[in-house]
Amino acid sequence: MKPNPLPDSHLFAWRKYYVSFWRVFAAIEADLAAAGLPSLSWYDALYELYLAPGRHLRMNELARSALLSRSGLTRLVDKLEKEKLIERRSCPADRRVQHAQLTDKGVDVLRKIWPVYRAGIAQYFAVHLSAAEARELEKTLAKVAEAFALAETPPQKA
Amino acid sequence: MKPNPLPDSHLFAWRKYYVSFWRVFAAIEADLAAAGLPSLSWYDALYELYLAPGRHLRMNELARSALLSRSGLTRLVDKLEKEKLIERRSCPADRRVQHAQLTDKGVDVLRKIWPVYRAGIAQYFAVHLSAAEARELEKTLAKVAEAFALAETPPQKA
DNA sequence: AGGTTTTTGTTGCGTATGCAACAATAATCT
DNA sequence: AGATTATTGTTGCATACGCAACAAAAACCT
Repeated sequence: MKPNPLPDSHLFAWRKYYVSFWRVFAAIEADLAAAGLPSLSWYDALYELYLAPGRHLRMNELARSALLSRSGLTRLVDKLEKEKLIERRSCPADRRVQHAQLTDKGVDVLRKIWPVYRAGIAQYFAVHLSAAEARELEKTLAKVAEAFALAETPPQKA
Repeated sequence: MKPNPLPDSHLFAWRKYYVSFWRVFAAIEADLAAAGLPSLSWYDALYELYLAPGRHLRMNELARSALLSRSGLTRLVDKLEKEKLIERRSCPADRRVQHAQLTDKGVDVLRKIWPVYRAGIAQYFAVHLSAAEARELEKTLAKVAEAFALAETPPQKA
C-alpha cells in the first residue's frame, strides 16, 4: 500500500465524479418524489427483475444487482411485495432460497417511473455530454465497475 | 419535456456512472469503517472547513459544500462538536448565523482519514484510469457539477 | 450415515438523513 | 416606524440502510 500512486489528475477526476454524482442523484430523487413516484432503489430492483430471464431472481442475486445489502433488500422486497409489485416464491430445489418475481403491476410502475427518471438523466447529466464524451465515459467507468464484478467471482483454482 | 433526447450512448454512460459510483463508494466506506475511522460525510465536512478561509463556514454554506440538507448538517455538526473536531461560533453581525470552526483536533482527524481514503480512491477508481482518461473524465464531469453551482445562484436581473 | 461448515434470508438494533414545522432574526416594503 | 416576508439553524418525525446474530437448509467432509 506504500506506493499509492494517486496523481493530481486522478484526484481531481475523483472530486468531480464524487460531487457531480451526489448532485445529479439528489436532483433525480427530488424529481421522483415531487412526481409522487417511488425512489431509485425501487426502480433499480424492479428493473433488474425486468431484465432477468423469467423476470425473477433470488434475493441474493437481486441484492447484488440492486446495490443493496441482503438485509436492505429484504426490507425493500417487503415493501414491494406489500404493493404487489413483486411476489416472493419459494424454490423447491433449494428450500433456503426465495425468488422475487416481478408482477404485471410491477412492470406498470417501472413504466411510470421511467419517463421521469429518463428526463432527469437527460436534464442533469446527459445534456452536458457530447456523444463522444458519453462513449468515452462509458468505456472508462465500465473498467471501474467491472473490477467489482470480477471481485465477486472467487479466485479460480488455475 | 417532450423532445427528451437521451441517446443510447448517454444512457449507457449513465448506467456505468451509477453502478460504478455506488460500488466504489461502498468499498471506500467499508475500508474506513474497517480502519475504525469516521465515514466520508465527516471527511467531506471537515475538508470543506479546512479549505475555507479561516477554516470556518456558516452552517448553510457548509451544508451545500458537504452535500447535505440543513437538518442533516445540524446533526453532523452536533457529532463533530461533541468530538471537539469543530466549534460552533455565533456571528455577531447576524445573530441567526452559526459558524462551524475547524479545530486542530479536526485537522488531525482529517489527516488520519486521508491515507485510507486516498488508498481507496487509488485502488477502486484511479487504478483503472490512464492520465488522459482522468483528465477527460474530470473535464466532462466538471460540466455536470458546474450546472448545479450555477443553479445555486438565483437568476440575475439582467 | 453423522457431524461440521457454509449459505440463505430474516430480524433487532443502531445510525444517517430528509422534510416540514418552528422560533429567532434580518430584510423589505409601504 | 410598523407590518410583512424571507432567511437561518434546530427539532420532531419518518424512512432507509447496514451490521451482527440467528434459524433453516444445504454442502461438505471424513
